[in-house]
This record gives sequence, structure tokens and C-alpha cells, in this order.
Amino acid sequence: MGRPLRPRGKLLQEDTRRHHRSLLLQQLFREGPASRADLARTTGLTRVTVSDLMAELVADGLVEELGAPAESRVGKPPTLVGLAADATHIIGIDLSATDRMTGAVINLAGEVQARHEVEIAGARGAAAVALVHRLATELIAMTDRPVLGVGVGSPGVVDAAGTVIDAPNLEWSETPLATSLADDLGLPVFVANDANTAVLGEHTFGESGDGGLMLLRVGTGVGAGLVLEGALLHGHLGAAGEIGHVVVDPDGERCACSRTGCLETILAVPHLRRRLEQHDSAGVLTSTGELLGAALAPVVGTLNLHELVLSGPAELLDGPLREAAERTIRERTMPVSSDGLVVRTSKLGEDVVLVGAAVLVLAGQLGVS
Amino acid sequence: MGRPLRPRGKLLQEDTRRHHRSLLLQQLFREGPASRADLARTTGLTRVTVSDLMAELVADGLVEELGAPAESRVGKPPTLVGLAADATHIIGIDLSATDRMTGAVINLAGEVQARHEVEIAGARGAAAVALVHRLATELIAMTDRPVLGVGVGSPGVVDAAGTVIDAPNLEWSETPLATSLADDLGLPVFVANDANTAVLGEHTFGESGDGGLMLLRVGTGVGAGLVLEGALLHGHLGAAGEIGHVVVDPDGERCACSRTGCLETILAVPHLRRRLEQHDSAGVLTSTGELLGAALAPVVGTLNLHELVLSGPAELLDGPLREAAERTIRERTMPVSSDGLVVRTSKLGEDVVLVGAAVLVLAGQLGVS
DNA sequence: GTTTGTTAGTTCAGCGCACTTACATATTCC
DNA sequence: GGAATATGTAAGTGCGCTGAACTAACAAAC
Repeated sequence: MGRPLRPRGKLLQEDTRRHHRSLLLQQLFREGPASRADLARTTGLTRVTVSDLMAELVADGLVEELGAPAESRVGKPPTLVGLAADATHIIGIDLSATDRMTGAVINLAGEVQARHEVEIAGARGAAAVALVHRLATELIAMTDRPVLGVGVGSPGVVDAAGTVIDAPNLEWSETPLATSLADDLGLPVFVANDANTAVLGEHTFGESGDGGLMLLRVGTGVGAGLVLEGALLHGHLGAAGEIGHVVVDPDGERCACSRTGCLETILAVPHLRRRLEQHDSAGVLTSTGELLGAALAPVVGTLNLHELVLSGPAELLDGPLREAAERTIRERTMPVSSDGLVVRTSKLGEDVVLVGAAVLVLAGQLGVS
Repeated sequence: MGRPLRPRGKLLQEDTRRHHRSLLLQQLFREGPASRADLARTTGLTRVTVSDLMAELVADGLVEELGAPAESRVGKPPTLVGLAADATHIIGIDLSATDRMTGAVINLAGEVQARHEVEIAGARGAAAVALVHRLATELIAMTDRPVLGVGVGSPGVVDAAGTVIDAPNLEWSETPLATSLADDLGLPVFVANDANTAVLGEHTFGESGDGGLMLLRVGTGVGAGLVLEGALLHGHLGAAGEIGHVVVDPDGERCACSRTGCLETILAVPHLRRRLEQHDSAGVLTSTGELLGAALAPVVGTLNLHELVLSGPAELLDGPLREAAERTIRERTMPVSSDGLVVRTSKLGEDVVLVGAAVLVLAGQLGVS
């Protein structure tokens, strides 16, 4: 039965070729170097087609020949081909911090090659956009390789075209960041919400499995991103993962959003740090984890999630809090939901958003992720 | 940016043709009859290609010429073509009731043409499978049209191949219902969980929008199905929507599953009816709705759902309970999540699963949904 | 009543893409 | 050294779409 997807539009022969190109890149990306004959076997394409596409990919500088493998068997020894991870670079930008914009030059393997950042220093609106332009330009100047594209993880709700619908901190509203950057830089630009960007990073480079993945980003605010059935979830109005102001404790603290007991009031780093100073540390972390677990149990059950990843200050998240959340979720969901569940912290640490921004570009430009 | 889907496999020219075939069927299915030239315009295909595909579809009996439209404008009047909704029939089967198996002959427009049912009368395991075979055979005999396929909504967890992993009531475990039926009947057979089936029915024939849709089925048990980004959510182990034994009230009633305060203990019809007899009716419905809303608020916020549909006895669901649930969800989520949300009862009533089973076939065989 | 303009649908040659078949090449096994 | 095995390339085939040109059928203008 698979996943019957509704046909989305006209399909050209050109699309077929791009699809197969991505198929091969994807294979090299996930499984590493292989011979053309191996690729033909795993993808189902013929050796002829694989050779043809490979010639194109080599010409584009995305793939390189690596010679014969060490060990040898009967028959003509194969020529390995592999992704030329460092022949092309990607610019990743993380706008989720409140005081600075960080960026990086990243290779096709998701490895950070260089970093750079600019202070926000109160820049808002158009000035903040100009700052992103500056950061991007400076990052592009830091690599001598062709740049595949620019990925940006921005706070706030971002639509599919890369327009920031609403980001209060930067005073952005209906700001067409992607098109503005693309016009300025002459490069493909992809913009998405920071939590969505982060979950893509974790999904692709965080050794995560193939099941549903939810990443909860805990910082000044709280937000989530989800990858379900292999694809990023956008939601009805592009606001999937906006979980920070879901009420988890009706008897809790008053929130700035006018509700009471929002998830942010117990979990956002400033609030959590403050409560840790005032009360018994282990108790606060445990009770916070329990409230989080209670809120997430219905989500885990409904989605039959495979992995729940916490991203944020490890000293806060990776201990009693995570354990209490995991325990609560298991207590509150049935075995068929919780048996397959993994609750862990991010393997990419502070770089999730940067690396995720690179994944935006990889997926958009190469069909790889 | 769209939705960068990872390439799933080799693409043949044949697939292109099938894709375009589905594209045209989809257009006729959703927008009704149109001229070939109109179809060419809306799909982006050329008139030549549309004509060619149409000839094929007419030959297959799926589409019929309807002559010229009444009103006329400049130029040669078009020939309308439309889906031949009654030239082919679909068999839909609903196994979610405890005492009987119901089935129907359904046309391509999702309209029930004939009904039939068999008593389960305690049949379990292989005997229950045989009963499904009998029901299917008898239904096929009730129509003189070619049968496009058989769709089955079964209780329990069902994998992508249509094998029922676990359905306690029927004592099925790893039961390959789809292949067994397909071999027996010589027809394509699609099996899915009843709640998943129902949500497909609602999505396709329930006048629902394009955003995320969650259908909560309230009966002897409680389960849900979700359509996100236009496609059915399966979940990591095929157990998406298994929400009946998520704990919503830790101080609640003991559940048969050994947990306390599962959603089923407050919402399943038998439990709810019992509580309604013992206490004030409005109060019970309202408090039940509030607990339901509290459990669903994190789900609604996380997924940025567009529609939440309750399916089950209308006299229980469509009143204070629905209102309390909706109010609670709105109180507990932020405007960006709740503004776009619609909470309603199913427009298909008792037939959701039957009609959804037909959608399984429509989607699987024609790529339409 | 004829001409003009517009739209619908078909015919035909051509092109892109992947496939099949066939072959050159390079190595191991006997 | 020859048979067997495997890789990668070359040539030709088939399928599906496209653009351009053509026929058909009508309304509006004169």
C-alpha cells in the first residue's frame, strides 16, 4: 500500500532525470562511496543509466571517482565513486539566538568548515534583514568553493516560500527573507522556522532512525519541529511545532501571552533557571519533566513517534528532566506506542540549527536528506 | 520550497504516464466534468497528451464523454468528459463493530449503492477471516459492474502490506488479510486500521479542507486517524492514532489495560453511557469534553491541525462534549494554532469506515483521493 | 449569407530519457 | 594460458511528451 501520494503536477522527462540524479546522490550520501554497478543494483537503474548520470554529476563537481577498492574479487575491479563533500559548500545561518546571528560554512557531509557571527545589537526590521545579508555575504567570502545555496533557520512562523510571517523578536512581519536574500546573493536561499530547521538537521545528521522524529528546542522560548514519514511537517498554516504556549499546568504561572501555565513558563531556560535557584534542583527538574511528559504523551501516542529529541542546555535537559519526561510518557502511553520510543538529547548540540539549515539546501538543491 | 520528498525509487516512463493518468482522474474527481482543453490548462499537460490519456481512460470505462455543455461561447464547443462514477464499483468493508461485519457496494463518487452484513457470532481467528471472505464474495455478487478493488477497515494495528498485526477482539495476530483476500478474490485488496480508514473517508468525501485532519473514533474503544500534508500518517510501527490508552486523568478510573485514567475510561461509549446514567448528564459531557480537550491541545498545537472530527454516537458527541473540548483546546493553545481550527462531528456518520475503505481502493488503484 | 476570429481536438515529426543488447576490459580461478 | 566473472561503455530501440500544423465547429461582424 505504501503511501499513496496525490499527484502534484505535471511530470516531465526532465523530472525523471532529476529524480534519478537525486536517487543516486541520496544513495552515495547515506551509504558512502560505491561502484556504478553497485549503484545500479541498489537503485534498480541499469548500469548504463547510472554511468550516464554519474558523468553528469562528476562534471558538476558533486561526485568524484575514487579508484578501485583495496580488496578484490573475481571480475573487473570496480571504480568507486563518492560524494565530493568538500568540492561544494553550503552557507548555514542560525537566527534563533537573541543577541547574535551565527553562521557557518558547511560541507556536503554536514561538517562545519568555518564559523562567523554578527551581533544583533538591537537591530530590528529592515536593519535585521540587512544584517542577515551582511552575514551571508561575509560567509560566502570565507570559502573558495562554489556555494550550493544558503539555508536560514529563523525564529517565528515561516511559510513555504521562505517569507517570515511573524517574528516578534526581530520585528519581522510578512518579511520575504528568502527572495530578498536570493535576489541579493544570486544563490538559492531556503528559510524555515528554527525548530523545523533543527529537526531536519537531527534527522539527517543526528543518527536518527526512519520513524517519526520530534525535536523540542528549549531556549529563551520553547518550540518543536517534526519529521513524519520522512518529510518535514509544515502544518495547516505553517505553524507546526508551535507548542511553547500550549497550557500544560492550568494552576501554573501566568505567562506573557496572557494564558496560565504555558509550557514555556515551566520549561523555557530563563524560567527554569530561576526556579532552580529558588527551589530544590532535582525536584524542580523532575516535576518539570513530568509536566512535559504529560503534555507530550498524547502527541507520542497519536503520532506513534520513534524519537523524541531534546535540544538545549544539556545541564538542564539531560538528567532528571529527560528521565522524568521519558518515564511519564511511558507510563501514560500504551506499549505499542512507547516500546519503539527513544527519548534523548540532540547529537548535534549547539549546531543543530546551522546543520539543519544546510539540510534545507541539500534537500532543496540535491534532493538529498 | 514545497515539500522535498526523498526520492523513493526508480521512475519509469510508465510511472510518468500513470502519474498523469491519476492527475487527470484527480482533477475530474475533485472538480467534476471538464473539457479536454480545460484539463490541459489546469494540469499543464498539452491537449495532445490529455486526449491520448483520455482515450485510454474511456477505453478502461473510468471516464465517459458527456457531450457539449449547455451554454456556448465563441469557438468550437467543447466535449465534456467526466468520471464514470457508476461504471465501476468498489467493495468497502467495515470490521470495527463488535457483533457484525458490514459491507457495501460503493461507486467512484463515494456513494453507497448497496449494503450487506454478516453476524460475527463469536467467530474468531481463521473463522473470522473466512467470514470476511464470505462477506466480500457476497458483496461482489451484488453488483453487475466490474469491481475496482476491495477496501477493508479493520480494528487493531495493520501494517502497510495489509497484514493485521494485532486485533484482540477478532483474535488476529500477524494475519495477512490483504494477501489472503486478494488471492481468494482475484482483486486488489487494501486493508487498514478502521480509524485510519475513517479519516481517509472524511478527508476525501467529508468536505474537509486541505490542512491537517484528525478523526477521533469513539465507539467500544477510542482511536484516531490522521491525514497530514495530504497523506495518511502511519507512524513508526504503523500504530499512529492509538490514543485510546493514553492517560488523560491520572486520578481516574482503573482501565483494563492496567493503567489508570486512559482516554477510553472516560470517552468510550460504554463507559460514557454508564457515567451518564449515574450522574448529571450535562456535567458529565462537559467534564469529559474538557479532559479530551486537555489531552488534544498539545496535539493540535504540535501539528497545527486544521480540522478535528469526532466520529461516533452524535447524541453523545455533538453537544456539550464537543463544545467543551473545543473551548478547552482554544483556551490551551495559542491563536496561531487555534484560529485555523475547526472542531466538528463527521459528515459521513456511520458510513465513514465503509466510505474510507472505498478511498483506500480509489487511492491505491487510481491515485485519487 | 459570407467572412473573420476563436476555441477544441487530432495528426505528425521530433526529442529526451532509460532500456536492451552487445562488447571491450580487467581481474580471479583452475 | 584459458575459462569464468564482473565492470563499464557504445549503439540501437521504445515510450511518452512536445510543438506546430491542421481540421472542425461555432459566434460575431458586416
